[in-house]
Amino acid sequence: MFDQYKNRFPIDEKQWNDYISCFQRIEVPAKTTLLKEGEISKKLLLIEKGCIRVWFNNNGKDVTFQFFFENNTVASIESFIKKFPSPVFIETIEPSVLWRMHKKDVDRIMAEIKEIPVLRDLLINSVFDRTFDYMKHFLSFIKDTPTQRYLNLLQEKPQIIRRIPQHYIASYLGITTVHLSRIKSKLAKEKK
Amino acid sequence: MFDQYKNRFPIDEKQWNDYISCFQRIEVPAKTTLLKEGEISKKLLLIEKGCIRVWFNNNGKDVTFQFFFENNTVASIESFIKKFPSPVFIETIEPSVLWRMHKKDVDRIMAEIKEIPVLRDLLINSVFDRTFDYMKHFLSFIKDTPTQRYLNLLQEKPQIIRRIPQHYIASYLGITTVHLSRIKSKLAKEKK
DNA sequence: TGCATTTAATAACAAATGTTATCGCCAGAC
DNA sequence: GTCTGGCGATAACATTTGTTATTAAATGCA
Repeated sequence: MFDQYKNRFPIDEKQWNDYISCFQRIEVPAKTTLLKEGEISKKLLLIEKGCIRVWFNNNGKDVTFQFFFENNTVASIESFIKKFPSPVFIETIEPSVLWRMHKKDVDRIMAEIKEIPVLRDLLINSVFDRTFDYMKHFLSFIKDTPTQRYLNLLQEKPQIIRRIPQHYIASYLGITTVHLSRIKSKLAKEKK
Repeated sequence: MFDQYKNRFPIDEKQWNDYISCFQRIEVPAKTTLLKEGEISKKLLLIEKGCIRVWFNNNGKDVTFQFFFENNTVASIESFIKKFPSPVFIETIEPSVLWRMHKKDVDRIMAEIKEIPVLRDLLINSVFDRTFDYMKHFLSFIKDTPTQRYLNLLQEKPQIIRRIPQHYIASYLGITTVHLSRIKSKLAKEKK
């Protein structure tokens, strides 16, 4: 799992082994809740196999707002960083193999790598990138119709369409399952 | 303009004067374009007085997606950081007094303050905060109705409602001016 | 295998939102 | 002052999207 990353970072063997030994491997079935709303997130997750969705309860309605796949790291980021009660649930969609690291180890490693300029910039850039990602997704809600959002998703994140049940995709796009179904059938007709 | 910030940062007088001398004061009338779509953003703006909107052209439609007021800093952040052509226009709404700093000075100061742990963490946190802000705004598009979004805005950012022309607010909320007008009149009726 | 559960498609109707057009108000230009 | 253009409200109608209910197909499990 970790060898693929090994040579990307300018740290020595000993430090590397120290870091990866903080991860604990777990296997969980589909639909396993990994973090509940209201809990304070104390673990960072890295996905080896499977997928995860982040969702929250909006007046009884299940609203999904992010998906994560192999090699993604997952946490309720606000809760993890600021120690707030998590506003969201985190749950597996497929049976998954995950690596878990406790917050105290993450904090220690973060503090250490902040002293290494290359890694520090990498960290800052990754936060910027996540910000840009949100901006982009957000913009598409202002400027695009649901049909266009679906087409964007199909083009930019096809594995979401392939692997995720449709009712989760619908709430991710901000529409109902019925409407998503209509969009798909309309697109299929136009193609003919 | 800058004295209010002076004692917040652990840097000496000389450095402080060096930093603020990089700002150049300009006065511009309402509806002045400060950055055009397609240009590469080379200046950071700080608002002393007035307000600014960031918008883009979506197939001929003017879509506003951010507002900035006194003491905010403004840039097309993707363009400024990554040197991409800006996807957005930046333009004043009211006659404004602005302070402008060239990117090369910003970069130099950023590089310097990254070596000062307190400021470095401040920088990283401010990027996190901006990310959280986007997440929050984005979530409200998935979970809330336009009416609820308008009420949120009224409560959380009342100066947007007070100072910004309604058609900009409408596109910021992702609806038409007609619909925003309907929402307002419906709310006024319910209040009675 | 067969049964229960989940998932997706569709129809009929309701509600929300967009489009286009018109009117009136008001601030700024002259 | 008067005129003009920008702004906001409203109406009538069109379109999109949601709601509820039904059915069928796919999937997981005993």
